[in-house]
Amino acid sequence: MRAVVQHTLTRAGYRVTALPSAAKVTATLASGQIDLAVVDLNLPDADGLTLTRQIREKHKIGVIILSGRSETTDRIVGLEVGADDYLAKPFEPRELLARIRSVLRRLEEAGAKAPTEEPRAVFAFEGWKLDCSALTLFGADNVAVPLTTGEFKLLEALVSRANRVLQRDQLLDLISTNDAPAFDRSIDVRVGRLRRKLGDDSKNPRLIKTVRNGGYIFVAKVDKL
Amino acid sequence: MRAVVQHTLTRAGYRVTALPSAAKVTATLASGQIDLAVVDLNLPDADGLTLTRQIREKHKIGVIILSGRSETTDRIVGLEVGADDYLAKPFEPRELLARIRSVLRRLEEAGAKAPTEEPRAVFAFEGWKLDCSALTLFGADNVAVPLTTGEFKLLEALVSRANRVLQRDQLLDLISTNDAPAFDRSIDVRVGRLRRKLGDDSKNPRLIKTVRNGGYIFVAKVDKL
DNA sequence: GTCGTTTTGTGTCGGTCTGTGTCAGAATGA
DNA sequence: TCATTCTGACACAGACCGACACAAAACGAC
Repeated sequence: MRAVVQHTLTRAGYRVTALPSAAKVTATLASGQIDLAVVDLNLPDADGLTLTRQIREKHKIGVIILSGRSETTDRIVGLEVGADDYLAKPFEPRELLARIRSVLRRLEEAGAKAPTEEPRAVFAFEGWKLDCSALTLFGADNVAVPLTTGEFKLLEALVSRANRVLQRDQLLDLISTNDAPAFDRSIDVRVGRLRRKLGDDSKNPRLIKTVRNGGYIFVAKVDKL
Repeated sequence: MRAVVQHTLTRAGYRVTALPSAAKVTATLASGQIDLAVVDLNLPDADGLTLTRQIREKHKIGVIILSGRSETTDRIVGLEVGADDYLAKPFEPRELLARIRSVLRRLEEAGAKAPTEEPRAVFAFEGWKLDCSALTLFGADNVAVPLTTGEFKLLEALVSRANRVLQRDQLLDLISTNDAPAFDRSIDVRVGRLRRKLGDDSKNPRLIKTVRNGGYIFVAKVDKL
């Protein structure tokens, strides 16, 4: 299968690096020369879905999943961990090529549009300042408020997506490192602890509001400094 | 099919505009409020592929093709005219949702649209102010009136479509998240609770009027701030 | 490696929100 | 006027969320 894909893409004019296992992926990606990865879910040393998620967390490249399973559920899971497309085996090489072109076209347009537009690392809201590079929250008198790593990640996820409802699983994706908690309810307690440090009353919150059956939303005017 | 898609996406929290023909698409796209188009290839007045190409030439939005044809060749052609994805009928709504999320995620990362640039939607009516970003209702003296999530969603649906009769099932689509109530009567209860908080008398309402056999209508001069 | 502290996920309880059932009043039509 | 249907009001049960306690895990110091 690997040989077929490599042959097809090489024929089409792409530079291809074929790797036999997940272990060799990270080093290759670190070179920064990769635009798109075609990941087979059936790997000898790791789960393809986990690999996909790791790739998407660290690199801004396209990911297309190849899988022997064609169930709708499998496709949905694949797309939700961050794949740009999902192709079930058996497939025609021409279709893989077409999907690769589609993804790359999008990436090129994106690259031309926003060339490494790094968002500023300091947010200001309601008298607070959140320095995302220093991982620190400053209160009213520029006094640093001690925040745990988890609380900071949650606050960063909320503030950087202010005025948008974030579901619990979305927040879990944003704040969890590699091992995800089993229950969404862990988000609730984190929000509770964060609210207390922000002086936000849960019954009448001014910063982090609860959306019943929907998740949480950060409501405040946020300035990027 | 159009109704199914509209229903699915509305339930998922998206704002959906369903159009019956290609002719009405260009005007809608010109408003600049569209992020993604789901195009059926089988249109009464035009070829879906041509429409897809036209959309992609003039707008930088996502395009997903829906088609009854599942041949590889068809998929390749669809992707080559500029679609970001191609889904063959019959399909599961969940998969359409997953693919939409995938395409939108890519578009957002491209930074083509800054979420914070969205105008803060504030409606003013009869001395009240409804801040749809802060999910808050302000009373006469700019005092925040506590509103539950469900009450707020209902009020937002009514106010943003002021002076239009909204049927109960339309309101259900607009306010319910994924799990739907079985009976339309739940709307009545919500309207009743909302009326009480707005100080509206159901026997002589000034804001939310009942349309017998029709639903409800919000009658007041609404200013967008 | 061991101990102590901090962080964090899970279980449980209670309060709040929300849909459903029921009944009474109001509107509609004959 | 009467019968029928629709809507409003209220009570209640179920679901959801916040707070707290506790255990497991991570981290730091030695």
